[in-house]
Amino acid sequence: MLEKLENWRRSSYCGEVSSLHTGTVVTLMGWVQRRRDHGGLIFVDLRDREGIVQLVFNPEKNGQAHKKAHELRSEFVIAVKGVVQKRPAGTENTELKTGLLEVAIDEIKVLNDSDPLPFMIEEDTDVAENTRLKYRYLDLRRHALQSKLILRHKVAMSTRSYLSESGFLEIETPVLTKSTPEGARDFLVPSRLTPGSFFALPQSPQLFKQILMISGFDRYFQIVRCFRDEDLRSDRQPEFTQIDAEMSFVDIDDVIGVMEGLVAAIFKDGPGFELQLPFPRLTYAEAVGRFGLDNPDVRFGMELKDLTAIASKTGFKVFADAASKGGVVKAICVKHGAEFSRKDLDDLTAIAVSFGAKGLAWVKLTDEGWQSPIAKFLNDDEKAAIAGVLGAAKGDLLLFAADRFSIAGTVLGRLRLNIGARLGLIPKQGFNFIWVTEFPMFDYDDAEKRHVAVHHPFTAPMDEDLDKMEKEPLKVRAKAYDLVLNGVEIGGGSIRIHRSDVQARVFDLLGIAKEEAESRFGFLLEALRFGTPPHGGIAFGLDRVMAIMTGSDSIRDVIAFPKTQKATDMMCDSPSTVDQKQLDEIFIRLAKKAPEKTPEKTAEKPPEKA
RNA sequence: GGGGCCGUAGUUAAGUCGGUUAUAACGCUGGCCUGUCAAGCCAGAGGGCGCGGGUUCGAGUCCCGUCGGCCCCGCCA
Repeated sequence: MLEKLENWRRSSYCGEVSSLHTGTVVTLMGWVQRRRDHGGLIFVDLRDREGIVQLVFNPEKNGQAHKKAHELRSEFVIAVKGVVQKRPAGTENTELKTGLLEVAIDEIKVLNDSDPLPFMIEEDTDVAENTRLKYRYLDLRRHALQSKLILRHKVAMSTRSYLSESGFLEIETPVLTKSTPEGARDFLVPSRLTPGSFFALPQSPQLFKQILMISGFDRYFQIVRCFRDEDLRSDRQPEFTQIDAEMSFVDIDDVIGVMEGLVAAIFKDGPGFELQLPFPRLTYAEAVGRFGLDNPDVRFGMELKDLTAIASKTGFKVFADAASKGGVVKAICVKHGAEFSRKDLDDLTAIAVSFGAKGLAWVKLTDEGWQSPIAKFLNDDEKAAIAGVLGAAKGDLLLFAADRFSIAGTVLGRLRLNIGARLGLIPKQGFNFIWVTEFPMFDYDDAEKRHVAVHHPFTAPMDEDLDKMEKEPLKVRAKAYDLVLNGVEIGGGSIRIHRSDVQARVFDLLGIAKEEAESRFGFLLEALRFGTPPHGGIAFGLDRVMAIMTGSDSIRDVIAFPKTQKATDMMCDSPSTVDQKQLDEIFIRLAKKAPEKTPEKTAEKPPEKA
């Protein structure tokens, strides 16, 4: 028999019952975590957002309440009134924040019951993720997930407070906007009032925030949802949240300075972690040279060394060929890696191949000298020179990549991470920040046979490289910067182009025709002509920041309602088909009928309560 | 587009060389039980093995296809 709340009101959260309440009557509301029914005494763990407290129902003290408690089941929603008391000596529970106390219940109202759950609400759950995603509201009852979202709230509050105090204005930008070339695939929204035309959901508010600078708002920020219709990863969702900011009359160091302050603020206000400022910086060239990747994890060594000069003169054809074709020969030294088994080396080779290597040359430095398939191609001087550059000693393993600069870097960079993790070289705790600066402006896309922007087409070139743009575009560095946390890119930004002539030159170089630039970005090009201040900014991936801050393996853990790898929502079963009438209204005709969805299971309902 | 791992009661798992009626724990239901906190003890219900084909006297086990989840490559300015 369910009861009404009526005039009962909560006096305290369960998790906040403390010794200050001892001897007083409290009113608590929450979910039954567990009932321990001794026939006589009944213990109930009552749970709410803030924690758990033990309730005691004593038949001799209050028969009515005790009788009701007997009927309680997991996840029933109840309200209770009772006196907070110290637990009898020897029955304290040190696992629980409230474990020295309990509430002796005089009155109870059962506000709602619950069917048996598809899975138990437990901290250390081993339930399959698809089941948890289908019943996301139940998974979210777990303290582990609640605390992550609560921390996310604190970080958002801290962001608003810090940026507001630093003169930034929170201004909203459209969600229905314009599709632009370059970048990720857009999510499209058909326009009913302009038949045949489409809005795009923003990949980021990039153009709008630049326009806001042109309008003179000086400093803007937004905690904003962004959309990219690309394949998912554990750190990529089709809709994700950025802390987006832009400021006027600044150069690189100004943006970096203010944003370091923001990062320090959110780590202090969130997990209470004091960060040391300023963060170290690495140029892009250093990062890819020493670590192979532009998001270097600098928490451990095993850095890449260049052996091109030595290797090019050896009799090993793979090395010599790579060098003569303009590529490089690089290597890493795995300390004590000579113990790796044949299978370990096969695994590493498979990883190398997956990142584009043709193979993986290795050397074990053993008591008998160089144990390696390539040892016979190298003379003693060459071996000594290689070992010297790598600082290699007996017992070490050397891994070589001979390829184009970017592939050799990626291969060794990834191997380095894999081996670092395998050998436990990467600290489990702590936050390591590093700025990566001086990115190249352009990259050459072999498939499309044209230059593409490394950051985005609105990024300003470094002043001293401006003249190289047409002659040596690949040597032009950009005023772009990324913030890397524990080897993960958590944010990136740039100083923007504020002159329409420079912007036109960049579009030109990217092979964006004048007409296309006009139709896609015409409003920006025009705006740039009406007095645009120098400006620049940054965007942080809030989901990634939160995932690292909370030690989560996936950003799904810090998003209340995330999507699966196929970009579906298992709880509300989106996306879904729509009525023909809805399609007619937006002038959409399906090219072919979508395949029928076959239900995964028929018996998906939890068991009926007996 | 591609590679890998996975799918058996509500949940997590076991299931040998293809062979009677598919096994366990937790959960659930009922009973007993006054200091438990993963309460305990006793009894019970519950699935036909993601789905569809095929091979076979016989398929959870083998084959083909398909659906779904996760990790990764490509993709993600």
